[in-house]
Amino acid sequence: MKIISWNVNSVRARIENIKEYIKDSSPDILFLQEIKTQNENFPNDEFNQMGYISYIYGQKSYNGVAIISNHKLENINTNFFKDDLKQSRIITSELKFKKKKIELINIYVPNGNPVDTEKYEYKKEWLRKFVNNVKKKLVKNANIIIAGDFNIIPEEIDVHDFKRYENDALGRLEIRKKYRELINLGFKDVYRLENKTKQEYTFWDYFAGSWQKNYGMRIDHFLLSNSLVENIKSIKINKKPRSKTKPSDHTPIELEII
DNA sequence: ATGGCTGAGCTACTCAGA
Repeated sequence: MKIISWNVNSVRARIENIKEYIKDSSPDILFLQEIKTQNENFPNDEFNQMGYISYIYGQKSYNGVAIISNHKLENINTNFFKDDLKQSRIITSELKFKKKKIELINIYVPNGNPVDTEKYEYKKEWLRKFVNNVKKKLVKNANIIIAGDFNIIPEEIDVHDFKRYENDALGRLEIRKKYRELINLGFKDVYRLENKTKQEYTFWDYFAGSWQKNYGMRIDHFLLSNSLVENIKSIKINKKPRSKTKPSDHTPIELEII
C-alpha cells in the first residue's frame, strides 16, 4: 500500500502535473496540502476519472487539505481540534490495513513567519493543540500515521544553511521542540529512521535558482506510531515533480507499507 | 539577500508562502 503526501500549492493550477504524477507513481492514498480552493471548486471529476475518491477540506484562496484514495475510507473528520482562525489545515480518516485500524492524519501546519507577529503565536498554539490531541488519540488507537507539510526543519542536517533558519519560524528551537515532543509520544520520523545521515529536501524556493543550487529544506514528513514500524517497506522523496515546468515548490514524499 | 517567484482573487494590487 502506497501512501503519499504532497503540498501541491494550488490543486487547480497544478492539476495536469498531479495527474501525470499519479499515472507515474500510482498512490493508493494521496494526502494533498495547500489546495487553495473551496470544496465546490475542487477538481473532483479529474480524480474520479482516474479511479479515486476525494475527501476535501477546502478554503477560499488559502490553505486547504484533501485525501485522495482509490478505495473508500471511513470516518472522515475535519474537526481534529478547534482552530481559532478556522483555517482548513487537518483532515483525518480511518484505514483498515492487515487487521489494524490506522488513523490517518493529513496536516498543513501554519508557516509562522514573521516570528515577532501573531502568525508565530498562531503556529505555536496550533502545534500545542495538535500535540495534545494526538496524545489523546493515542489512548484510543495506537496505530497512527501523521503526514503532511509540517513547516518544521527537524534538525540542522535538514536544511542547506541552518544559520539562516535558526531564528526562523521553521527552524527555531522552540518549534523543533514541538516536533520532538510529538516524536516522544511514540512516533518515528520514517525518512530519518531509514536514512540516518542522508541530506535530502522536500521544498525549494521558487526564486534565486534555489532548485538548481539545491538550496532546499526537509519540512514534509511521515510520522508513524511505533506500532506501525514493522509495516514499513520504503520511504522515498521523489524529486521528479519539482523538476517539471510549472511545479509546486514542494515535492512528494512516498511511503510504502506492507 | 525578509523578498529575487508563484497563486488566488480580481482586474490593480494585496496577501500569503517558507
